[in-house]
Amino acid sequence: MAQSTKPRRRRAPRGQGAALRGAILEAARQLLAETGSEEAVSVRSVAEKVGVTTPSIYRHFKDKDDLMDAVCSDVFGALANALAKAADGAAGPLDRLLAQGRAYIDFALANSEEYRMVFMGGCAPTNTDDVLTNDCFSQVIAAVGACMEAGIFPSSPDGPLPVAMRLFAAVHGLAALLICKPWMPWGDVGSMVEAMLLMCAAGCSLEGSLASLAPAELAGELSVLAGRPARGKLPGRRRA
Amino acid sequence: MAQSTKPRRRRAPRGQGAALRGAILEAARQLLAETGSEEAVSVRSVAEKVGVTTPSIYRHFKDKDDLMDAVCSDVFGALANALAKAADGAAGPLDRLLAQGRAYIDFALANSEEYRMVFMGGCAPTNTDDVLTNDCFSQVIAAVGACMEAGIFPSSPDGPLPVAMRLFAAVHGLAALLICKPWMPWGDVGSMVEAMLLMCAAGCSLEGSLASLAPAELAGELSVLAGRPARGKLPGRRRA
DNA sequence: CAGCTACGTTAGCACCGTTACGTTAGTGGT
DNA sequence: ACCACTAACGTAACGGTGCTAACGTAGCTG
Repeated sequence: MAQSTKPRRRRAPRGQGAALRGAILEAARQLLAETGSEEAVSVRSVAEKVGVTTPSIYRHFKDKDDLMDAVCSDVFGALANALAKAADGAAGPLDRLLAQGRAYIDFALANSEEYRMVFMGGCAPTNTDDVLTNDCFSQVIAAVGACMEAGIFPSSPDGPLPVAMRLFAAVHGLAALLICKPWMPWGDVGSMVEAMLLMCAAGCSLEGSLASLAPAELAGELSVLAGRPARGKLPGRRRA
Repeated sequence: MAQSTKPRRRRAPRGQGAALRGAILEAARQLLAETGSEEAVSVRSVAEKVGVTTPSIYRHFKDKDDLMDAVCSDVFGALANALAKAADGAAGPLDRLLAQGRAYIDFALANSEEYRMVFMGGCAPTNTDDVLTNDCFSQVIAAVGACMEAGIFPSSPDGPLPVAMRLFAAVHGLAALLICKPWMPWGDVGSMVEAMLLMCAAGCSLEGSLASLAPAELAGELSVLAGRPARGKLPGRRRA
C-alpha cells in the first residue's frame, strides 16, 4: 500500500508540541467511528490520517492502549454530562434514577465501540475508570441514596453503594447485550429498557425485606406480590 | 525464536484426518487457560504445542475465529449440563431459576476468557450462539415459564421470553463486570450474586402491575413496598 | 507396483505494534 | 551574529501476527 499522497503535517512550533496530540485523538476517534472496531484502527492508520509518520504517535502516547484509553476518557466525559442533564429534568429521586438509567443505555448504544473497549476490554484500571467512578458512578450512588432517604428504597446499613452496584450491573448487562448480541429477541428496545428499569427499581424496594425469608417461603411471598394468592394469603406483608 | 525442539507429530492415518482437529482444540483450550487472553494465543503457538506447522491449522479450521468459536462451543456445552444439574436439585420453579442463575455466574467466572469471547466479542452470530439458544437459554425460558404457571411471576401475553431476556441481561451484567472490573467494590461476591438474584426475582413479580402506573404514582407505590408508607397508604395494592 | 488423494510442509505476503537512532527547526545564551 | 541545545519529528528496522499459494509425501486402492 503505497502512501501516494503525502500532505505532510507542518511541524508544530516550539511550545505547541501537544497540538499534535489533539489531532491524533480526533483522528483516532474518527477512525473508530468509521471502522467500528478497535482492532480495525491501527496506529499506522491514525498516523496517516493525521499526516505524520507512525513513530510520532509514541511521542504523545505510551502505546496503543494509552491512545485508546485517552479517546475513551474524552468520550466518557460526555456521559457525566448526559447523566447530569437527565437528572435535571426529573421530578423526584426515583425519576432521577430512572432517567439516569435511560441516559446511560442511550449513551452506550450511541458510543458502542468506546463502551465495548471500556467495559469489555482488559482488566487493569485505566484513566477512563477514574472518570467513571468520579464523575459518573458518583451521580448514580447519589440518586440511589436520595431514593433511600425518600423511603422509596429501604435504607441499608451498608449505604447506597451495594444497591447502586447491582443497578449498574443490571443496566450494563442490557446495554452490553444490546451492543454485542443485537440479533437476540429484544423486541422494542425502548420498551425493554423501560421494563428493565422498572424491574430493577421494584426489586430494590423489596430485596431488603425478602432477604431474611426462608427459601421455602420466598415463592409464596412472591406469589402474593404477583397478584395471585398462592396459598390464600392476601395482602399481609410487613416486617417491622 | 528458533523452534529448537521439533517432536513432529506423526502423520494421521488415511481416514483419521480429523484426529488432529481434536488435538488442536485441546491445545488451544490449554493455551487460553495459560495465557488468559485470546490475543495472547496465536495460531503459531497452538501449532507448535500440537507439534505441527502453522498452515496445518487452516486445514481443519477456516480461520482463527473459527478455531476459537469451536473451543467456545465445547466449553459452553458444559454450561448446558451445569444448568440442568442446578435445576435438578431445586425444590420448586423459583428455586430452579435461582439455582440456574447461580450456576450461570459460577460458570462465567470459571471460564472467564471463553465467556468474554462469546459475549463481548464480535456481533455476528456464531456456532456457539446456537449452542446457547438451543441448549442453555431454552432451560431458562422454561424455568421462567414454570414460575409464571405457578403464579410466582405474573403471566404475560408475551410469554416468558421477554422476562427471561431481562433476567439474562441482569445476570450477564453482573457476571461480565465481575470478570472485566473485578477491582470494583463488589463486596462478598456470593452475597452480591444472591442479592442480585433476589432483586431480579422480586422485580419480575411486580413489574407487570407497576407498568400501568402513572410515573408520579410509582414512587409512592414503591415506598409502600419498601416498608415505609410514604403518604399514609398501607398495604393496599391490587389491580384486577 | 502405479497412481491418486488426503495430509501436512515450505516459503512468503501484507500487516501489525514498537524501538533505536538520525534529522530538522526554532530558541536562548554569549 | 553565531552556536549549542533541545523539542518535534522522520528513517529504518525488528519481531510478531493471520493467512495463503504452491509444493511434497505418506499411505491406501486398483
